[in-house]
Amino acid sequence: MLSIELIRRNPELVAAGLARRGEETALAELIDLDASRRVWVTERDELRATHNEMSREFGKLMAASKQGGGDEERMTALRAETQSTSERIEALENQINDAEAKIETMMLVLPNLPLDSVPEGLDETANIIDRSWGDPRTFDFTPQAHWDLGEQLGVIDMERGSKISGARFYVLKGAGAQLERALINWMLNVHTREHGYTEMALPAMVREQTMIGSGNLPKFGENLYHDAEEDLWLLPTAEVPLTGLHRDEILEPGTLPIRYVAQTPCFRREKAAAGRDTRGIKRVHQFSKVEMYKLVDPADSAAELETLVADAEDLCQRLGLPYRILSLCAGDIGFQSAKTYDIEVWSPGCEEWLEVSSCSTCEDFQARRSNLRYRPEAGARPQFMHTLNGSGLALPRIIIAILENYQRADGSVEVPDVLKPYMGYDVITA
RNA sequence: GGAGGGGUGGCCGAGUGGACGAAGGCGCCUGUCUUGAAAACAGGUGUGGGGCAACUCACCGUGGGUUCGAAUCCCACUCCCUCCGCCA
Repeated sequence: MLSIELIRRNPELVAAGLARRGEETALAELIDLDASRRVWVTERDELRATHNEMSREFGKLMAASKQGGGDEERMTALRAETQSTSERIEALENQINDAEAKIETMMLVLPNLPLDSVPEGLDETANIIDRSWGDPRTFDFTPQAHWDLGEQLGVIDMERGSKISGARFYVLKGAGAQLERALINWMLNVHTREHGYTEMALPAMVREQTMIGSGNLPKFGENLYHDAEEDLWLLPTAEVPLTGLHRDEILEPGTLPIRYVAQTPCFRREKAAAGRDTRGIKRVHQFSKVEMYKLVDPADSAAELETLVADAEDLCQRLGLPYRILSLCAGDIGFQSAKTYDIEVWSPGCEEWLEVSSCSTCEDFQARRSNLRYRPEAGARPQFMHTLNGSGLALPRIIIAILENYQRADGSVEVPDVLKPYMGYDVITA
Protein backbone atom coordinates (compact mmCIF):
# COMPACT_ATOMS: atom_id res chain seq x y z
CA MET A 1 0.00 0.00 0.00
CA LEU A 2 1.19 3.48 -0.79
CA SER A 3 1.03 6.24 1.77
CA ILE A 4 -2.16 8.26 1.48
CA GLU A 5 -0.25 11.28 2.79
CA LEU A 6 2.18 10.97 -0.09
CA ILE A 7 -0.66 10.75 -2.60
CA ARG A 8 -2.33 13.75 -1.00
CA ARG A 9 0.83 15.82 -0.82
CA ASN A 10 2.55 14.82 -4.00
CA PRO A 11 0.10 13.29 -6.49
CA GLU A 12 2.30 14.13 -9.49
CA LEU A 13 5.16 12.11 -8.09
CA VAL A 14 2.92 9.13 -7.43
CA ALA A 15 1.29 9.32 -10.86
CA ALA A 16 4.73 9.53 -12.49
CA GLY A 17 5.92 6.47 -10.59
CA LEU A 18 2.84 4.49 -11.59
CA ALA A 19 3.23 5.63 -15.18
CA ARG A 20 6.75 4.18 -15.26
CA ARG A 21 5.15 0.79 -14.61
CA GLY A 22 2.61 1.38 -17.37
CA GLU A 23 -0.19 1.97 -14.91
CA GLU A 24 -2.62 4.63 -16.00
CA THR A 25 -4.25 5.46 -12.72
CA ALA A 26 -6.53 8.39 -12.10
CA LEU A 27 -5.75 9.59 -8.62
CA ALA A 28 -8.17 12.52 -8.69
CA GLU A 29 -11.11 10.51 -7.37
CA LEU A 30 -9.01 9.08 -4.60
CA ILE A 31 -7.74 12.47 -3.59
CA ASP A 32 -11.24 13.95 -3.63
CA LEU A 33 -12.59 11.14 -1.49
CA ASP A 34 -9.78 11.57 0.96
CA ALA A 35 -10.47 15.29 1.23
CA SER A 36 -14.18 14.71 1.77
CA ARG A 37 -13.46 12.09 4.33
CA ARG A 38 -11.35 14.46 6.38
CA VAL A 39 -14.03 17.15 6.30
CA TRP A 40 -16.66 14.67 7.43
CA VAL A 41 -14.45 13.22 10.12
CA THR A 42 -13.88 16.64 11.63
CA GLU A 43 -17.59 17.37 11.53
CA ARG A 44 -18.48 14.02 13.06
CA ASP A 45 -15.94 14.39 15.84
CA GLU A 46 -17.26 17.81 16.75
CA LEU A 47 -20.78 16.43 16.91
CA ARG A 48 -19.59 13.55 19.02
CA ALA A 49 -17.91 15.96 21.42
CA THR A 50 -21.15 17.86 22.00
CA HIS A 51 -23.06 14.60 22.15
CA ASN A 52 -20.73 13.30 24.84
CA GLU A 53 -21.15 16.50 26.78
CA MET A 54 -24.93 16.34 26.67
CA SER A 55 -24.91 12.73 27.63
CA ARG A 56 -22.77 13.47 30.66
CA GLU A 57 -25.12 16.22 31.74
CA PHE A 58 -28.03 13.84 31.37
CA GLY A 59 -26.28 11.38 33.60
CA LYS A 60 -25.82 13.98 36.29
CA LEU A 61 -29.46 15.01 36.11
CA MET A 62 -30.42 11.37 36.30
CA ALA A 63 -28.42 10.96 39.47
CA ALA A 64 -29.92 14.13 40.91
CA SER A 65 -33.42 13.02 40.10
CA LYS A 66 -32.86 9.80 42.00
CA GLN A 67 -32.09 11.97 44.98
CA GLY A 68 -35.34 13.77 44.31
CA GLY A 69 -33.87 16.92 42.78
CA GLY A 70 -34.17 16.29 39.05
CA ASP A 71 -35.01 18.77 36.33
CA GLU A 72 -37.49 16.78 34.25
CA GLU A 73 -37.91 19.40 31.56
CA ARG A 74 -34.20 19.73 30.95
CA MET A 75 -33.87 15.97 30.80
CA THR A 76 -36.60 15.63 28.22
CA ALA A 77 -35.01 18.35 26.11
CA LEU A 78 -31.60 16.74 26.41
CA ARG A 79 -32.89 13.35 25.41
CA ALA A 80 -34.45 14.77 22.27
CA GLU A 81 -31.32 16.71 21.43
CA THR A 82 -28.92 13.84 21.91
CA GLN A 83 -31.14 11.62 19.85
CA SER A 84 -31.18 14.00 16.92
CA THR A 85 -27.43 14.50 17.26
CA SER A 86 -27.00 10.74 17.16
CA GLU A 87 -28.88 10.61 13.92
CA ARG A 88 -26.66 13.23 12.34
CA ILE A 89 -23.59 11.43 13.59
CA GLU A 90 -24.83 8.18 12.14
CA ALA A 91 -25.47 9.77 8.77
CA LEU A 92 -21.96 11.20 8.69
CA GLU A 93 -20.58 7.90 9.84
CA ASN A 94 -22.19 6.14 6.91
CA GLN A 95 -20.67 8.63 4.51
CA ILE A 96 -17.28 8.18 6.13
CA ASN A 97 -17.50 4.40 6.07
CA ASP A 98 -18.46 4.42 2.41
CA ALA A 99 -15.62 6.76 1.59
CA GLU A 100 -13.13 4.70 3.55
CA ALA A 101 -14.25 1.48 1.91
CA LYS A 102 -13.83 3.06 -1.51
CA ILE A 103 -10.47 4.53 -0.59
CA GLU A 104 -9.28 1.16 0.65
CA THR A 105 -10.48 -0.59 -2.47
CA MET A 106 -8.54 1.84 -4.60
CA MET A 107 -5.45 1.81 -2.42
CA LEU A 108 -5.24 -1.98 -2.36
CA VAL A 109 -4.91 -2.24 -6.13
CA LEU A 110 -2.26 0.44 -6.51
CA PRO A 111 1.15 -1.17 -7.05
CA ASN A 112 4.34 -0.03 -5.41
CA LEU A 113 6.40 2.80 -6.87
CA PRO A 114 9.65 1.80 -8.58
CA LEU A 115 12.86 3.19 -7.12
CA ASP A 116 14.83 5.71 -9.14
CA SER A 117 17.50 3.11 -9.83
CA VAL A 118 15.01 0.82 -11.59
CA PRO A 119 15.56 0.80 -15.38
CA GLU A 120 12.95 2.44 -17.59
CA GLY A 121 10.80 0.18 -19.74
CA LEU A 122 7.44 -1.48 -19.90
CA ASP A 123 8.21 -5.13 -20.54
CA GLU A 124 10.90 -7.76 -20.13
CA THR A 125 12.76 -6.65 -23.25
CA ALA A 126 13.84 -3.57 -21.29
CA ASN A 127 15.39 -5.53 -18.43
CA ILE A 128 19.07 -4.87 -18.01
CA ILE A 129 21.76 -7.50 -17.53
CA ASP A 130 23.49 -6.24 -14.44
CA ARG A 131 26.26 -8.83 -14.38
CA SER A 132 26.91 -12.47 -15.07
CA TRP A 133 29.01 -15.27 -13.66
CA GLY A 134 30.58 -18.32 -15.20
CA ASP A 135 30.79 -19.48 -18.79
CA PRO A 136 28.15 -21.76 -20.24
CA ARG A 137 29.59 -25.23 -20.51
CA THR A 138 30.49 -26.47 -23.95
CA PHE A 139 29.50 -30.00 -24.93
CA ASP A 140 31.07 -32.44 -27.33
CA PHE A 141 27.66 -34.01 -27.73
CA THR A 142 24.17 -32.56 -28.05
CA PRO A 143 22.89 -31.85 -24.55
CA GLN A 144 19.44 -33.18 -23.78
CA ALA A 145 16.53 -31.36 -22.21
CA HIS A 146 15.56 -32.38 -18.68
CA TRP A 147 12.28 -33.94 -19.77
CA ASP A 148 14.22 -36.46 -21.84
CA LEU A 149 17.03 -36.87 -19.36
CA GLY A 150 14.67 -37.17 -16.43
CA GLU A 151 12.60 -39.80 -18.13
CA GLN A 152 15.61 -41.87 -19.25
CA LEU A 153 17.10 -41.75 -15.78
CA GLY A 154 13.75 -42.53 -14.19
CA VAL A 155 13.96 -39.54 -11.87
CA ILE A 156 11.10 -37.43 -13.26
CA ASP A 157 7.75 -39.04 -14.01
CA MET A 158 5.56 -36.56 -15.84
CA GLU A 159 3.01 -39.09 -17.00
CA ARG A 160 2.15 -40.43 -13.59
CA GLY A 161 2.18 -36.92 -12.17
CA SER A 162 -0.61 -35.94 -14.52
CA LYS A 163 -2.34 -39.27 -14.02
CA ILE A 164 -2.81 -38.64 -10.33
CA SER A 165 -3.18 -34.86 -10.32
CA GLY A 166 -3.52 -33.52 -13.84
CA ALA A 167 -1.48 -31.35 -16.17
CA ARG A 168 1.50 -29.49 -14.70
CA PHE A 169 1.99 -31.96 -11.89
CA TYR A 170 4.99 -34.24 -11.70
CA VAL A 171 6.55 -36.95 -9.64
CA LEU A 172 10.19 -37.14 -8.61
CA LYS A 173 11.53 -40.63 -8.12
CA GLY A 174 14.64 -42.14 -6.59
CA ALA A 175 17.64 -39.91 -7.24
CA GLY A 176 15.30 -37.15 -8.40
CA ALA A 177 13.50 -37.06 -5.06
CA GLN A 178 16.81 -37.35 -3.24
CA LEU A 179 18.29 -34.52 -5.26
CA GLU A 180 15.44 -32.26 -4.21
CA ARG A 181 15.80 -33.25 -0.58
CA ALA A 182 19.58 -32.76 -0.72
CA LEU A 183 19.17 -29.32 -2.26
CA ILE A 184 16.69 -28.20 0.37
CA ASN A 185 18.91 -29.42 3.17
CA TRP A 186 22.05 -27.94 1.75
CA MET A 187 20.47 -24.55 0.96
CA LEU A 188 18.91 -24.23 4.39
CA ASN A 189 22.21 -25.16 6.00
CA VAL A 190 24.15 -22.55 4.05
CA HIS A 191 21.62 -19.83 4.79
CA THR A 192 21.32 -20.59 8.49
CA ARG A 193 24.96 -21.40 9.19
CA GLU A 194 26.73 -18.96 6.91
CA HIS A 195 24.33 -16.24 5.82
CA GLY A 196 22.70 -15.48 9.15
CA TYR A 197 19.09 -16.50 8.55
CA THR A 198 16.71 -18.09 11.02
CA GLU A 199 14.93 -21.15 9.70
CA MET A 200 11.15 -21.23 9.84
CA ALA A 201 8.62 -23.97 9.14
CA LEU A 202 5.30 -22.44 8.12
CA PRO A 203 1.67 -23.24 7.35
CA ALA A 204 1.01 -23.76 3.66
CA MET A 205 -2.46 -22.24 3.94
CA VAL A 206 -3.29 -18.74 5.07
CA ARG A 207 -6.23 -16.47 5.65
CA GLU A 208 -7.36 -13.87 3.18
CA GLN A 209 -6.01 -11.09 5.37
CA THR A 210 -2.52 -12.58 5.11
CA MET A 211 -2.75 -12.65 1.32
CA ILE A 212 -3.88 -9.04 1.29
CA GLY A 213 -0.99 -8.11 3.56
CA SER A 214 1.62 -9.45 1.17
CA GLY A 215 -0.08 -7.94 -1.88
CA ASN A 216 -1.36 -11.14 -3.51
CA LEU A 217 -4.97 -10.20 -2.89
CA PRO A 218 -7.29 -8.66 -3.89
CA LYS A 219 -5.71 -8.36 -7.32
CA PHE A 220 -4.18 -11.74 -8.06
CA GLY A 221 -6.66 -14.25 -6.70
CA GLU A 222 -6.87 -15.84 -10.12
CA ASN A 223 -3.40 -17.26 -9.68
CA LEU A 224 -4.12 -18.75 -6.25
CA TYR A 225 -5.74 -21.94 -5.03
CA HIS A 226 -8.51 -21.37 -2.53
CA ASP A 227 -10.34 -23.71 -0.23
CA ALA A 228 -13.89 -22.42 -0.19
CA GLU A 229 -15.03 -24.52 2.74
CA GLU A 230 -12.50 -23.16 5.22
CA ASP A 231 -11.82 -19.97 3.28
CA LEU A 232 -8.08 -20.58 3.25
CA TRP A 233 -5.59 -19.84 0.50
CA LEU A 234 -2.65 -22.01 -0.57
CA LEU A 235 0.68 -20.22 -0.63
CA PRO A 236 2.18 -19.17 -3.94
CA THR A 237 5.38 -18.47 -1.97
CA ALA A 238 6.62 -18.42 1.62
CA GLU A 239 6.85 -14.65 1.27
CA VAL A 240 3.14 -14.57 2.11
CA PRO A 241 3.19 -16.12 5.61
CA LEU A 242 6.53 -14.49 6.37
CA THR A 243 5.02 -11.08 5.69
CA GLY A 244 2.11 -11.91 7.96
CA LEU A 245 4.24 -13.21 10.81
CA HIS A 246 4.66 -9.85 12.55
CA ARG A 247 1.39 -8.27 11.49
CA ASP A 248 0.11 -5.65 13.94
CA GLU A 249 3.27 -5.79 15.99
CA ILE A 250 5.57 -2.99 17.08
CA LEU A 251 9.10 -4.37 17.28
CA GLU A 252 11.29 -3.00 20.04
CA PRO A 253 14.51 -1.10 19.29
CA GLY A 254 17.36 -3.43 18.44
CA THR A 255 15.25 -6.26 17.00
CA LEU A 256 15.88 -5.35 13.37
CA PRO A 257 17.13 -6.67 11.09
CA ILE A 258 15.31 -10.00 11.14
CA ARG A 259 16.32 -12.52 8.50
CA TYR A 260 14.17 -15.60 7.92
CA VAL A 261 14.56 -18.55 5.60
CA ALA A 262 11.84 -21.10 4.97
CA GLN A 263 11.23 -24.02 2.67
CA THR A 264 7.59 -24.41 1.70
CA PRO A 265 5.50 -25.90 -1.05
CA CYS A 266 4.27 -23.23 -3.48
CA PHE A 267 1.00 -23.49 -5.36
CA ARG A 268 0.21 -21.57 -8.50
CA ARG A 269 -2.70 -21.93 -10.87
CA GLU A 270 -0.70 -20.43 -13.76
CA LYS A 271 -3.87 -19.28 -15.45
CA ALA A 272 -2.16 -16.33 -17.07
CA ALA A 273 0.49 -18.65 -18.52
CA ALA A 274 -1.95 -21.19 -19.95
CA GLY A 275 -0.32 -23.04 -22.80
CA ARG A 276 3.14 -21.70 -22.05
CA ASP A 277 6.06 -23.86 -20.88
CA THR A 278 3.92 -26.95 -20.86
CA ARG A 279 6.84 -29.34 -21.22
CA GLY A 280 8.93 -30.54 -18.31
CA ILE A 281 8.95 -29.13 -14.81
CA LYS A 282 9.74 -25.49 -15.46
CA ARG A 283 6.23 -24.23 -14.83
CA VAL A 284 4.12 -26.43 -12.55
CA HIS A 285 1.21 -26.06 -10.16
CA GLN A 286 3.08 -27.22 -7.09
CA PHE A 287 6.75 -26.90 -6.32
CA SER A 288 9.12 -26.48 -3.45
CA LYS A 289 11.07 -23.32 -2.80
CA VAL A 290 13.53 -22.03 -0.25
CA GLU A 291 12.72 -18.41 0.44
CA MET A 292 14.78 -15.74 2.16
CA TYR A 293 12.98 -12.87 3.83
CA LYS A 294 14.16 -9.76 5.64
CA LEU A 295 12.56 -7.19 7.92
CA VAL A 296 14.87 -4.20 8.11
CA ASP A 297 15.31 -0.59 9.14
CA PRO A 298 14.44 1.59 6.13
CA ALA A 299 17.94 3.05 6.13
CA ASP A 300 19.39 -0.41 5.48
CA SER A 301 17.06 -1.80 2.86
CA ALA A 302 19.10 -0.82 -0.21
CA ALA A 303 22.20 -2.54 1.13
CA GLU A 304 20.14 -5.52 2.30
CA LEU A 305 18.83 -6.03 -1.23
CA GLU A 306 22.38 -6.38 -2.51
CA THR A 307 23.32 -8.93 0.14
CA LEU A 308 20.08 -10.78 -0.50
CA VAL A 309 21.04 -11.23 -4.13
CA ALA A 310 24.57 -12.14 -3.09
CA ASP A 311 23.21 -14.88 -0.80
CA ALA A 312 21.24 -16.40 -3.68
CA GLU A 313 24.17 -16.01 -6.07
CA ASP A 314 26.44 -17.75 -3.64
CA LEU A 315 24.35 -20.91 -3.97
CA CYS A 316 24.52 -20.81 -7.77
CA GLN A 317 28.27 -20.36 -7.64
CA ARG A 318 28.78 -23.25 -5.27
CA LEU A 319 26.61 -25.38 -7.51
CA GLY A 320 28.78 -24.33 -10.42
CA LEU A 321 25.85 -23.05 -12.45
CA PRO A 322 26.54 -20.12 -14.78
CA TYR A 323 24.05 -17.32 -14.34
CA ARG A 324 23.22 -13.75 -15.14
CA ILE A 325 21.56 -11.12 -13.04
CA LEU A 326 18.85 -8.94 -14.47
CA SER A 327 17.69 -5.68 -13.04
CA LEU A 328 14.01 -5.72 -13.93
CA CYS A 329 12.60 -2.63 -15.59
CA ALA A 330 9.79 -0.59 -14.07
CA GLY A 331 7.13 -2.36 -16.12
CA ASP A 332 8.34 -5.85 -15.25
CA ILE A 333 8.76 -5.72 -11.48
CA GLY A 334 6.07 -7.32 -9.37
CA PHE A 335 3.10 -5.52 -7.90
CA GLN A 336 4.57 -5.17 -4.41
CA SER A 337 8.15 -4.59 -5.48
CA ALA A 338 10.07 -1.33 -5.58
CA LYS A 339 13.07 -2.97 -7.21
CA THR A 340 13.81 -6.51 -8.33
CA TYR A 341 16.81 -8.52 -9.45
CA ASP A 342 16.24 -11.86 -11.13
CA ILE A 343 18.88 -14.56 -11.23
CA GLU A 344 18.75 -16.66 -14.35
CA VAL A 345 20.71 -19.86 -14.79
CA TRP A 346 21.64 -21.13 -18.22
CA SER A 347 20.15 -24.46 -19.13
CA PRO A 348 21.87 -25.99 -22.13
CA GLY A 349 19.25 -28.67 -22.78
CA CYS A 350 16.14 -26.56 -23.20
CA GLU A 351 18.46 -23.72 -24.23
CA GLU A 352 17.10 -20.97 -22.13
CA TRP A 353 17.83 -18.81 -19.13
CA LEU A 354 15.83 -20.13 -16.20
CA GLU A 355 14.67 -17.76 -13.51
CA VAL A 356 15.76 -19.50 -10.32
CA SER A 357 15.52 -16.52 -8.01
CA SER A 358 13.77 -13.20 -7.82
CA CYS A 359 15.01 -10.79 -5.16
CA SER A 360 12.99 -7.72 -4.31
CA THR A 361 12.76 -4.89 -1.89
CA CYS A 362 9.20 -3.85 -1.18
CA GLU A 363 10.30 -0.89 0.94
CA ASP A 364 7.34 -0.12 3.24
CA PHE A 365 4.64 -1.33 0.84
CA GLN A 366 3.95 -4.65 2.54
CA ALA A 367 4.67 -3.13 5.94
CA ARG A 368 1.76 -0.72 5.42
CA ARG A 369 -0.56 -3.48 4.27
CA SER A 370 0.41 -5.76 7.13
CA ASN A 371 1.00 -3.07 9.73
CA LEU A 372 4.60 -4.06 10.40
CA ARG A 373 6.15 -1.42 12.62
CA TYR A 374 9.21 -0.96 14.76
CA ARG A 375 10.36 1.58 17.29
CA PRO A 376 13.62 3.21 16.15
CA GLU A 377 14.60 3.96 19.74
CA ALA A 378 13.04 3.80 23.18
CA GLY A 379 10.12 6.19 23.43
CA ALA A 380 10.14 7.09 19.73
CA ARG A 381 7.06 6.89 17.54
CA PRO A 382 6.57 3.56 15.78
CA GLN A 383 7.25 3.54 12.06
CA PHE A 384 6.91 1.15 9.16
CA MET A 385 9.84 -1.14 8.48
CA HIS A 386 11.03 -2.32 5.09
CA THR A 387 10.64 -5.87 3.81
CA LEU A 388 12.64 -7.83 1.25
CA ASN A 389 12.23 -11.27 -0.21
CA GLY A 390 14.21 -13.51 -2.49
CA SER A 391 14.24 -17.12 -3.60
CA GLY A 392 17.18 -19.08 -2.47
CA LEU A 393 16.41 -21.02 -4.63
CA ALA A 394 13.38 -22.37 -6.55
CA LEU A 395 13.66 -26.14 -6.58
CA PRO A 396 12.35 -27.56 -9.84
CA ARG A 397 14.29 -25.07 -11.91
CA ILE A 398 17.50 -25.74 -10.05
CA ILE A 399 16.93 -29.44 -10.63
CA ILE A 400 16.49 -28.72 -14.34
CA ALA A 401 19.70 -26.73 -14.36
CA ILE A 402 21.66 -29.43 -12.55
CA LEU A 403 20.42 -32.24 -14.77
CA GLU A 404 21.11 -30.31 -17.94
CA ASN A 405 24.43 -28.76 -16.92
CA TYR A 406 25.88 -31.86 -15.32
CA GLN A 407 24.79 -34.39 -17.93
CA ARG A 408 27.35 -36.61 -19.60
CA ALA A 409 27.47 -38.17 -23.05
CA ASP A 410 26.13 -41.48 -21.78
CA GLY A 411 23.04 -39.84 -20.29
CA SER A 412 24.19 -40.04 -16.70
CA VAL A 413 24.40 -36.96 -14.52
CA GLU A 414 27.20 -36.03 -12.19
CA VAL A 415 26.18 -34.81 -8.75
CA PRO A 416 27.54 -31.30 -7.99
CA ASP A 417 30.38 -31.49 -5.46
CA VAL A 418 28.54 -29.63 -2.70
CA LEU A 419 25.66 -32.10 -2.87
CA LYS A 420 27.70 -35.31 -2.90
CA PRO A 421 27.81 -35.57 0.91
CA TYR A 422 24.05 -35.10 0.99
CA MET A 423 23.35 -37.62 -1.77
CA GLY A 424 25.83 -40.26 -0.76
CA TYR A 425 26.86 -40.97 -4.34
CA ASP A 426 28.57 -39.09 -7.17
CA VAL A 427 26.62 -39.94 -10.27
CA ILE A 428 22.95 -40.37 -11.16
CA THR A 429 22.53 -43.26 -13.57
CA ALA A 430 19.57 -45.02 -15.06
C1' G B 1 -17.76 -33.39 16.68
C1' G B 2 -19.80 -32.65 22.12
C1' A B 3 -19.42 -29.91 27.03
C1' G B 4 -17.43 -25.98 29.70
C1' G B 5 -14.16 -21.66 30.68
C1' G B 6 -11.81 -17.34 28.85
C1' G B 7 -9.87 -13.01 25.53
C1' U B 8 -8.98 -5.64 29.35
C1' G B 9 -2.77 -1.16 28.23
C1' G B 10 4.67 -4.03 27.41
C1' C B 11 3.22 -7.90 31.29
C1' C B 12 -0.01 -9.44 35.55
C1' G B 13 -4.75 -8.06 37.04
C1' A B 14 -9.52 -5.13 38.92
C1' G B 15 -13.77 -3.20 36.78
C1' U B 16 -22.12 -2.48 40.26
C1' G B 17 -24.39 0.83 32.37
C1' G B 18 -22.93 7.31 33.84
C1' A B 19 -16.24 11.77 34.08
C1' C B 20 -13.30 4.37 32.47
C1' G B 21 -8.43 5.22 28.15
C1' A B 22 -9.73 2.30 32.13
C1' A B 23 -7.94 0.86 39.76
C1' G B 24 -3.73 -1.71 41.64
C1' G B 25 0.89 -4.14 40.85
C1' C B 26 5.22 -5.22 37.78
C1' G B 27 8.32 -3.38 34.04
C1' C B 28 10.29 0.98 31.63
C1' C B 29 11.73 6.47 31.47
C1' U B 30 12.85 11.13 34.18
C1' G B 31 13.92 13.67 38.70
C1' U B 32 15.36 13.97 44.19
C1' C B 33 18.83 11.59 47.40
C1' U B 34 24.04 9.15 46.57
C1' U B 35 31.14 9.60 45.00
C1' G B 36 28.47 5.92 41.81
C1' A B 37 24.79 2.20 41.99
C1' A B 38 20.83 -0.05 44.66
C1' A B 39 16.84 1.12 47.84
C1' A B 40 13.32 4.91 48.96
C1' C B 41 10.36 8.96 47.34
C1' A B 42 8.03 12.13 43.33
C1' G B 43 6.49 12.52 38.34
C1' G B 44 5.87 10.27 33.66
C1' U B 45 4.96 5.97 30.56
C1' G B 46 -0.58 2.84 24.68
C1' U B 47 -2.15 3.07 19.34
C1' G B 48 -4.58 5.41 15.44
C1' G B 49 -7.62 9.48 13.01
C1' G B 50 -8.76 15.03 12.48
C1' G B 51 -6.11 19.81 13.43
C1' C B 52 -0.86 19.10 13.00
C1' A B 53 -0.83 24.11 18.11
C1' A B 54 -4.18 24.21 21.89
C1' C B 55 -7.40 20.53 21.46
C1' U B 56 -10.57 16.68 19.97
C1' C B 57 -12.46 11.77 18.41
C1' A B 58 -11.97 6.51 18.39
C1' C B 59 -10.04 1.95 20.27
C1' C B 60 -11.12 -3.04 26.57
C1' G B 61 -10.71 -10.19 20.59
C1' U B 62 -13.90 -8.78 15.75
C1' G B 63 -18.59 -7.15 13.76
C1' G B 64 -23.59 -5.84 14.74
C1' G B 65 -27.62 -4.47 18.34
C1' U B 66 -30.15 -2.20 22.87
C1' U B 67 -29.51 2.78 25.42
C1' C B 68 -29.37 9.82 26.17
C1' G B 69 -24.89 6.86 27.64
C1' A B 70 -21.66 0.12 26.88
C1' A B 71 -15.26 -2.69 28.91
C1' U B 72 -19.92 -3.63 31.52
C1' C B 73 -26.44 -5.97 28.67
C1' C B 74 -28.01 -8.90 23.86
C1' C B 75 -26.64 -11.49 19.05
C1' A B 76 -23.11 -13.46 15.56
C1' C B 77 -18.19 -14.57 14.53
C1' U B 78 -13.15 -15.53 15.86
C1' C B 79 -9.00 -17.15 18.73
C1' C B 80 -7.06 -19.54 23.19
C1' C B 81 -7.55 -23.10 27.36
C1' U B 82 -9.76 -27.68 29.90
C1' C B 83 -12.48 -32.32 29.58
C1' C B 84 -14.92 -36.22 26.44
C1' G B 85 -15.18 -38.47 21.60
C1' C B 86 -12.77 -39.28 16.84
C1' C B 87 -8.34 -39.51 13.86
C1' A B 88 -3.13 -39.88 13.59
